[in-house]
Amino acid sequence: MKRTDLSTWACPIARSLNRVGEWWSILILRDAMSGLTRFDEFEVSLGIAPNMLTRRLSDLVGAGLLERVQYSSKPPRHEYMLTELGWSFRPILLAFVEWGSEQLSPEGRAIQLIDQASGRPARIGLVDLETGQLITRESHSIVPGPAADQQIRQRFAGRQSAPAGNE
Amino acid sequence: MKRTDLSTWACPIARSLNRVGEWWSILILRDAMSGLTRFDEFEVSLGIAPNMLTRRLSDLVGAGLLERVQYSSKPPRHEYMLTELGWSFRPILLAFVEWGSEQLSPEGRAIQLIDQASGRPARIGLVDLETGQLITRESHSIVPGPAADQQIRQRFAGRQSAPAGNE
DNA sequence: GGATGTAACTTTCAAAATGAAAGTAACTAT
DNA sequence: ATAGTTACTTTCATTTTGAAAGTTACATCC
Repeated sequence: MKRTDLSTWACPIARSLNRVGEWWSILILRDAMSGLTRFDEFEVSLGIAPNMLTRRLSDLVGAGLLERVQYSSKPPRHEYMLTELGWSFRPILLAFVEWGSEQLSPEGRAIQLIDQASGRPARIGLVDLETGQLITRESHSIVPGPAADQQIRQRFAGRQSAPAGNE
Repeated sequence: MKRTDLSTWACPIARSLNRVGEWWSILILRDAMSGLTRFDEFEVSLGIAPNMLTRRLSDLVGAGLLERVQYSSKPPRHEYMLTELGWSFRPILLAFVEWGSEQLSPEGRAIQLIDQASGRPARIGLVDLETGQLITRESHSIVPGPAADQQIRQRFAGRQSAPAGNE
């Protein structure tokens, strides 16, 4: 009756959720990327109970997304800094911002991405890094990669591509 | 002691997590986008207990991401189809694929995105839809939008931008 | 036509996670 | 000496997750 362990799955989505799939994790990362580093800052910002915050911060440190750094020794004090891995999570966060703003915020945008150079609002989208083309349901498909395991290969056997509508 | 209700938060990330933040939801959406529609298909694919699957599917239907459609009436049978809102979640899923593949899969890619036209592997990234420029930590920042509430405005007061390192 | 099979669940109940409240430790400031 | 700050830990109730078994409504095989 343990929680299902996703760490052994080959699927990159499952692997991701294994690290940040807990209830508060993504919100903590959001705050970390907006500059918060201290226990109390997260606590106030999120309205999370301190015991929960302790657990989530420890998990994120264990997952390698945050680092616990001492910034004072006289009174021993620590802060939580994003690691490189932590920062690399940012595109997912921005994808959430885009979806939540576009699809779930009928009253308008609560936050906005702006281009540093022009200062103008930026809307984001996924593109093919090589061709520069926008990724759409029709233009791309998902196939097994070189490190696909048995289960993933089976999942795609006899199927053309991911967004198969009716077969 | 109820689970914190994120639905009233103005933050688009919190709004998103309110819909898909549950343990299995994103994995179910993954399967739905790879063509699965039936209860048993999800059950086998995920190894999820049927009672959990019932709850998650119901929640996703309630959240407007899936639709429960009857495909047979003699024996009443239903399938779960992605709605437009459900399909609009796809960029987030792809962002997870990219992160999970790039950062959490040292053994290589288990799945791969390919360009439909060329058939070649595609790597994805976030771009500014207007300028076509890749979104980086340095090139863009997050600011309050028109529908920002008090809390969000406060969060940004006295701060330049989101990825502020040290202040 | 009785037995078995299939799809889609529901029920029951134990274990684990979440959350509220209060308490603790090590200082610092007044 | 008293109060305040930061960063927690402990305790315990409520919720959620998960395993196993049972249910409903048919379809098919012999």
